[in-house]
Amino acid sequence: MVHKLQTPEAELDSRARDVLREIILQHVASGEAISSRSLARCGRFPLSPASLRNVMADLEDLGYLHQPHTSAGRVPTDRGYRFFIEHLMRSQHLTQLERNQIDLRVQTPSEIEAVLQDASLTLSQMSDQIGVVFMPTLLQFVIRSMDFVLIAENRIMCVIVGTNGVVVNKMIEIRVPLSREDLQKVSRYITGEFAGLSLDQIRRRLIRLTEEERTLQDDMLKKAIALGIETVDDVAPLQHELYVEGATSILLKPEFSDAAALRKTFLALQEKEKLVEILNSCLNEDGLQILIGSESDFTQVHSFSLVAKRYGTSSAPLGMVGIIGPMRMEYARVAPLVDYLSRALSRKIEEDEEQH
Amino acid sequence: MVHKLQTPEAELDSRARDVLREIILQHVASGEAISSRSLARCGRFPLSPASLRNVMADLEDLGYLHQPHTSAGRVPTDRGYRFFIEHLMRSQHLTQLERNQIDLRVQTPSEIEAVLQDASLTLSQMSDQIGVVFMPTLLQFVIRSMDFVLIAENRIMCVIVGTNGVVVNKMIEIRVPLSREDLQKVSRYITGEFAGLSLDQIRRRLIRLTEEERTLQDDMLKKAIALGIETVDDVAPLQHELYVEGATSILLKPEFSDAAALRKTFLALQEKEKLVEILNSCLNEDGLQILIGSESDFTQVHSFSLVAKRYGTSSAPLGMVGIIGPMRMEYARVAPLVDYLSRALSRKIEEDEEQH
DNA sequence: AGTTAGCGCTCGAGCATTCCGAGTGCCAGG
DNA sequence: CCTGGCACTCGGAATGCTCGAGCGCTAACT
Repeated sequence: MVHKLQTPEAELDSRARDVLREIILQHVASGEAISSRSLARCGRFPLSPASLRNVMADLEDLGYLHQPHTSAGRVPTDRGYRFFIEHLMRSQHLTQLERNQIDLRVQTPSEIEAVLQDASLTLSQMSDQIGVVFMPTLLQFVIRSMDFVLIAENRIMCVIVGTNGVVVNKMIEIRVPLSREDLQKVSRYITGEFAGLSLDQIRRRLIRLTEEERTLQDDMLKKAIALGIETVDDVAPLQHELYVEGATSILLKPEFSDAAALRKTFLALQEKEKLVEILNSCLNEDGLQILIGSESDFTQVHSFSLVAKRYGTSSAPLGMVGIIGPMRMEYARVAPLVDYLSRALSRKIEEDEEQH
Repeated sequence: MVHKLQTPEAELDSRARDVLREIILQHVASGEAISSRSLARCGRFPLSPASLRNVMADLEDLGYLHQPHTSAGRVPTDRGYRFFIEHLMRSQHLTQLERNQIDLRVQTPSEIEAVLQDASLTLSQMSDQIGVVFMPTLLQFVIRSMDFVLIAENRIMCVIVGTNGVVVNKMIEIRVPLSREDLQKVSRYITGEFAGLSLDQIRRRLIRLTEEERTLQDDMLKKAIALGIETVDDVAPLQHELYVEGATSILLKPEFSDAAALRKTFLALQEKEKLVEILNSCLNEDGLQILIGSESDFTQVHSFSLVAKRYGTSSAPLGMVGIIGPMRMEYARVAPLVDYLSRALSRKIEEDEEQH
């Protein structure tokens, strides 16, 4: 039998495939190492434990399974999961109810922060894993309008709407008081002048304007420019936003029955830089990304997996949504979930955009 | 010696007090049970371990100390901590640097959510415990202005400023499109008409208006009323906001070296209702509140303590700020910290208010 | 009267030992 | 090629042991 299995991995024996699939399913369900007996018991194989042991031994030789210690059952390796996902998994489509639920939550009108945070929470709640949503820099953010609201004598709130319907707001402290009417004028001026440009471009133009028109007398214009620069500078350093929700959902999973693992994991989740790095690097890829265990620095240490997908319009990707959890997760369920949520978010953004 | 100690607890022997204080200091620092020898070794007492043992036995009889098992040192009880806080503690005042740091962070202009969340984070970081900030219902929120910003054809953002400078914003979906100019009119109308009233009052007035003026023809007015009701209804159910930050800071404390304790604690923190309940009940009290271990339902189970104080103006309390951590915490440091942060927040709010 | 040294006691942590059962690998027979 | 049987291995739980930290008590000392 061994000689058959030495052909490329896509050519795994059909029985070996079935065994691998069953082992993964059982292990995902129980978290325990799977023995030949429990495979035989499940009834899906007309074979004795001894025969299954042979198959399992082969699968181990090929690196799909691993034996924690001599007298233990087998556990899938990263490679085993990888093969499972690529060749054996039967995606469980979401129910209509679930899809409605997601749509409803995504459609709720709110500012971008709230929407993304809620998306991350949705992912967590529906998968019982950790939900992650990432939005990289806003510098390429193309604006549709910019409004200023008077909050107090020396304080205003700036509400920026992007062409993709995304809303960002920022509080700004000013030295020279501006009246409500002034603000409306500034707002009209900036929106009229700069709609359709990215924050990056706007910043550069504004700076050029200050230099050119330093001598200019138009007071209104001066105020508008100063306010514009301040706003853009304030919003832009909002380099990226990362929402991680539902970390407590992993508390009850058996792999965290010891305190050291828990601590390490929570501390790692707190260090968002690493996570940002990975998500950033996935941003170029189009489809569903699945990183298993050793396949990335972050997931390696904790034998975690990341299932993520880009969202945003095809022309302008906005960020990533994903789920993080132990390698042992229900990929068949998680993958469609992430996929659908990404689509729902993208759809919402496109709709917002169409309403120009 | 025992008979002396039977007088009320404020009358504890001066030596007994010193011993109790030293035990608490050492236990807070180390987390271990304190033995008579380690007390003798610290040099603060010209006594042998045997004598100290006598004192400790007395303190135990009186309920200030507890012996986990026969041949172990002593650990302070809730009652011990309580006595310490009320009679023995020497508050460590914050350094100028620390005070500046707090002021700086509190003063940063932003919407209320961001300010409170950051306050909670500040508490956590400066105490290495869990920071908590609570703001109860907004129904009593007295508004100064209400502005509407056009986001998309059927979507607007409402920015409400309270008389206390607090800013709340909310996205609203509308059926009938309104122009930018319409919105400004509505904004002017509502602000003019309702400034100085609480959301609660405004809601009632608006509803009465719809009833009275159903037959009215003024289109603008109708729109304004509809929008107003929608906004108030949308904001008001925001019953209360609770920010809990820095839960990971307790991960490394020795009392959480076992997974069960960690799980329980995190799950308890996630259930915010209990916490809200306690904080709500503290809202009537004026000064610094300290709840130790069994003194409240929440802190009891996990042998935690809560140090909290009200913030807001004296006439209108806004909410609570506080720190949660293991009973074994540096009260002498935590108490002034909570106190100062509460004052800083209140001061900021008052300043905002003065700028009318 | 208060303090101290000494002694015996208790209890928990740490270590080695044992036992048990689960599970494998391999072989020989169907 | 499958399977029953058997020997083997290993980890986990239970047991027993020692050791030392720390206490309480008492008797002697100042």
